[in-house]
Amino acid sequence: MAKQLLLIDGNSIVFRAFFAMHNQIDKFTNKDGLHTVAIYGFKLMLDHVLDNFHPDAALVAFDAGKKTFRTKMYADYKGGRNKTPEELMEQLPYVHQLVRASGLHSYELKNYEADDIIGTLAKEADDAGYETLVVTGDRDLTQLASDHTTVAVTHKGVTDTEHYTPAHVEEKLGITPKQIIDMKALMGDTSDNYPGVTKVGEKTAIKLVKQFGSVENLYDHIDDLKKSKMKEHLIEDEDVARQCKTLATILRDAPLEISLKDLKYEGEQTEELIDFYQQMGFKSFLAKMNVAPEEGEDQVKPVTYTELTADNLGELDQLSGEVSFYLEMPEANYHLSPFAGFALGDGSHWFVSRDAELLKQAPLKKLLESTTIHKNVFNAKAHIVGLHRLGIELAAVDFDLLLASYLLNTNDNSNDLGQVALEHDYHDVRTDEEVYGKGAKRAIPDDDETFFTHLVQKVRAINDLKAPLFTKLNQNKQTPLYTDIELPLTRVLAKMEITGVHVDAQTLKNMGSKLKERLADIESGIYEEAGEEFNINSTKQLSHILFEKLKLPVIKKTKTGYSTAVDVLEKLADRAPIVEQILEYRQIAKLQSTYITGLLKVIHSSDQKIHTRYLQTLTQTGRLSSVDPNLQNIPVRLPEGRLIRQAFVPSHTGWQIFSSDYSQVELRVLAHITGDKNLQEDFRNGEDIHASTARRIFHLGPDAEIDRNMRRRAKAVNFGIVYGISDYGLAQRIHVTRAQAHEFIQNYFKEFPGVKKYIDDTIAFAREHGYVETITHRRRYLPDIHAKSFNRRSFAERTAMNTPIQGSAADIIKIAMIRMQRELDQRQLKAKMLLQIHDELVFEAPQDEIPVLKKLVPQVMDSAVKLDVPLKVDSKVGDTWYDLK
DNA sequence: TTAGTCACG
DNA sequence: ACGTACGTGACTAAG
Repeated sequence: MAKQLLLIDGNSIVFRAFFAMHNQIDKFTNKDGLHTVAIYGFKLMLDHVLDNFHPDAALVAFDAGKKTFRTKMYADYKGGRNKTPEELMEQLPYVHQLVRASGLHSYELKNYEADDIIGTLAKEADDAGYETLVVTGDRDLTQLASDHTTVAVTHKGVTDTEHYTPAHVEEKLGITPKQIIDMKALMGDTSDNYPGVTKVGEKTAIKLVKQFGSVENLYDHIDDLKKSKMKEHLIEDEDVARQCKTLATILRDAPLEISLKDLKYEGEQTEELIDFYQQMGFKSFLAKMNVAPEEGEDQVKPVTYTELTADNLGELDQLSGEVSFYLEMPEANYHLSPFAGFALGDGSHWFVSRDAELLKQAPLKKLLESTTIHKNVFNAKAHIVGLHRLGIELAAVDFDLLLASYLLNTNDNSNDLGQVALEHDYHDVRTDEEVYGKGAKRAIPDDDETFFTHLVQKVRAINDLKAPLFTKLNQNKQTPLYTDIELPLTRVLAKMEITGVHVDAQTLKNMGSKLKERLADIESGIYEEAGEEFNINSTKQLSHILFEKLKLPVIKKTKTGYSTAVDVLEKLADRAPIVEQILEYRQIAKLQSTYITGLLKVIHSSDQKIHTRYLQTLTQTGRLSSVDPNLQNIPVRLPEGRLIRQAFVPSHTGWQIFSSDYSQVELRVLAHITGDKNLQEDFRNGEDIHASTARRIFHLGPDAEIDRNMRRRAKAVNFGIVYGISDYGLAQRIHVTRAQAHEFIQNYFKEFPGVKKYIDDTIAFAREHGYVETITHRRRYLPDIHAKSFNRRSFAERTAMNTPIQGSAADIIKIAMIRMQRELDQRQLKAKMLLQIHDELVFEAPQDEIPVLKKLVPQVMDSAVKLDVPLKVDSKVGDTWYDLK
């Protein structure tokens, strides 16, 4: 087998690591106050690469300084860059140390960039028959790809890379790796600060390179081009293009003092590496090597525990005041999961058992139901539901590790206690994946010692993390969010899940058999049109029929082939009758699979109800989500799908379904947080907001008629504003030209200047602080706000402005839910809250309580928070969820 | 396991 | 010039 060479672009990976993990910068400092995040990220990358690639030779190349032969020939090369942050500069010497301890060579050469070192060695390696892997954060290096050199460019974070081979370059750009140089010469490079030819961007550059092969050949045949602005620019900028080509070219013959034979990969230098990790405070890397964080300190705090049996429950008397508790339910669905065991304790004594039946016995049941003994748990909702199945009402929960951790950083939303603990730098517990395995191999260990140790470690982690997490919540001003909203909401959600919603299986079955007949009809029609039978559900087979056999025009491509999505098919509908049939087939098939068979599968046979689970610690915005099944996406928009709702019925005869929803809550939140006077005024006047927006942005008089089309467009603009608008996106959606869409947006900002200011301010806030907040201080970190990639940065900017809006709306309904449940309890109403669908609450109630709900629910919902504009709530009632009026 | 599609707010 | 609206979950095909 060919020898393998690993070449790493040191500077670019360190930069990537630093900015990719920038939001965690405070988490990574060693005891001397040195920032270590880039060093850590670099090592993550290194380990990841070495997992998959086993080099015989390895080198990390660094830039030697700012001055290079390129700056000598072009003074502005890489000019205008922000200066490297001090927090990053200080880490560079340690990266060199890490490289050495990891057994790799490092090298830098005065007057040359790391690229040139890599280019030169990759060439030497190619000639010597090596297989080379180049790892970099810089796309420019893809010009080095060859039959024996693959270039891995970091894609997201530091370990997720995209591998460029000549074939992959060809596929992505349609040119050879070498031609990337010509492309860059023409288009320039903003980050390296050289201009290229005026008005030529990537698209034009690729076109020209495909046509002429190279910059030189282009100028040899420049006369072949038709007269155009582009041609004028090309002629004008010929010197620039030729100079840029030199700048863009990575050297393959830099005067290195080293060569391949000096680069033997030595493998990890264990002693050195351990010393280094200890100096850096890298506990997780040390743990992986089975080394204690500090010499002399114990590796893992030992656990001692008592196994509980029916005979020694009396020992629990020593627990009082505060107890951490953990009930192991190995399956995600805690409505149905078996119980594998439990553990509890108070920080000094730990108890454990496999037998969940013991929980029903007095000492344990009393402890769990006690309102004076406070409980700390991981996932309170799962525990409330699980214990409810055992006839136990868990009371007095103070601390929910999962919930607190989610509020601190919505990205740390793992359901694995061990992983969550790790996020908070706690290493005395292993992850479930480590102990139980994953996938099909996942199982509770037979060995008591292994299993009990793990359970006790988990419950101890809950106990130990309580104080530090409460401190962090406090620092973030998130204590009220935790105490007054999320924790009480957990109980409300548990109650809704336990109550469940009654679904009539027979109704679904009847619909199912009708749909089945219709599907068979449509199917044969499609086969007839296609002239053959095929699997309509397979996009691959379907696109073969549409775009190859029937030769319909390709509108859009996906990563893997032709797109057959709705918007594409709609454009093709009048070209072939089969398209309409496919659209209908898709619609019916979706209903059949997801909503008929899907729902039938999850009706509990014991009570004919569906018990969803609301995920409270998942979304990045603070919304809930619903799984097993998802009851937040039951069809409503199309009349045929809407019929599904006929199966959702009250659980008692003589009861009805009652529903209230917020009207335009997100736009009202927008009016509130932007403080925009015009938008607020429109809401205070109780106007039809889309109509009044139309009046403003289309400059219509106060009495002018607003036709449906105008209102529709204004509505799209309103949505667009909330989502972070682009003229292109708006144009697509409402079928106008991009210029028109642009004008609409400009008019909007002129009419609603407060909104424009909010958008700018919010993005600035995110850049400065690395996160954005809702009205209740719910946080979302946005590391990509500093991303180099236009795409990723733009996405972060859109989410920066959308999250406070969507998230504050989520805050509002959460508060309403807590107060609503309180009202139902206090008034001892029989009515039950069943569902939350983001801006809507669904109840079931005896008929005689409906008038009460009609008054009470809107009252509670619109007074949940006090905004600068009124909240509006609409209510409906009916015999099924379908019949609401 | 991933991608494509489509259901919802 | 870039590439295109925010947040979700379930199903099917195919690697």
